[in-house]
Amino acid sequence: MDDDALKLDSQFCFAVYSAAHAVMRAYRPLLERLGLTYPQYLVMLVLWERDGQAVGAIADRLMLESSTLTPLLKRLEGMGLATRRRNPDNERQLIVSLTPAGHQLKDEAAAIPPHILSCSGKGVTELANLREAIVGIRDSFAASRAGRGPSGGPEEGDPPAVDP
Amino acid sequence: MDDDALKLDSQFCFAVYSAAHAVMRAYRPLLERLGLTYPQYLVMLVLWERDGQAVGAIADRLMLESSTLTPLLKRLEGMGLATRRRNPDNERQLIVSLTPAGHQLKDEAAAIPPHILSCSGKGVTELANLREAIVGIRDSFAASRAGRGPSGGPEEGDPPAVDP
DNA sequence: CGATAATATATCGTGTACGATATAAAACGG
DNA sequence: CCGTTTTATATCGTACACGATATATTATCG
Repeated sequence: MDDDALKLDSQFCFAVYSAAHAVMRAYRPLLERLGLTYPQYLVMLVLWERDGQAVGAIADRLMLESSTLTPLLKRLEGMGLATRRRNPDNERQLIVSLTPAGHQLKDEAAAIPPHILSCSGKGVTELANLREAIVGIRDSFAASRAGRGPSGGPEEGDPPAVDP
Repeated sequence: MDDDALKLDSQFCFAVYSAAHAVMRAYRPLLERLGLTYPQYLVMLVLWERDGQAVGAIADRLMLESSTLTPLLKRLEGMGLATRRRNPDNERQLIVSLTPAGHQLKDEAAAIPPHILSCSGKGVTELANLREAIVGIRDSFAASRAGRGPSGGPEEGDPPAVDP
């Protein structure tokens, strides 16, 4: 039968899972000098692009939950890289902004992408093409479980499947 | 300049990182019925292929550390899916074996790969091609940090690159 | 305007993940 | 045959990561 559907080596998902770990391990020694973990580095990338974003906006960008970001952002604040302040126009929102030290760290981070590129053993165009393909599948997976929240996505037709 | 090297959307590594999360989120509701997490499922895949493997062999296969697997394997044992016994021929090794319940779970797991395939929105050949490419880059990243242990990899020449 | 719903973040419990270190068993050298 | 080294797993501390839930603020509707 199609018995090898349960073979580890044929599984696309394990390839992605193990590649993600391999990537984070490659970043670790580089980020260690900046005092950052990889998820913290991703938050800094988001803030370097546009300073002063709400927690929810960062979460949407990185596809993470507030329960993951809240302690992470507190650590960035504790390191003196960012501040966390309520939005006066909407006290529900918490605006995360870079400190001068947080801004300056961008210069040191500039050395990281070329180093990572060399670790990949591929060229920029090849990586970009592969990135496109991965993002496409990622979004398919994400869409396959759309409509989790009460407000839901507007494009689903599954409500009767929840057996009431 | 090459300023967009620090742009999140151009980063290959974030694509892999976020895709890994998307994949695990897709597995979660399916694995919930089996009472497994995704890493636990991966260990079961390894054991379904060959029963009775040492912790180190499982770790090599999944590219994880013993500090990750030890508590995970204890949970599998606690669920009655596996046993953990010292190898009489080498008391350092801990052999993990499936219980009857662990074997039977494979039948229920057979429904998972087709479901995941449909979540991907792609065909099998397309997924297989992408898998090959991802595995290639993953192994490049893994090789780029070979020689961490004292026994070291025989093929490195980087020491002077660390700016002394 | 007041009850209710929706939104935004925080808290809690569980389960990975890793590096550093500890422990114990085997292999090795003199 | 005993000290040293290597191997194999376990322990510890830190940091994600998520679902479920709590809390506080804003929006909405009657």
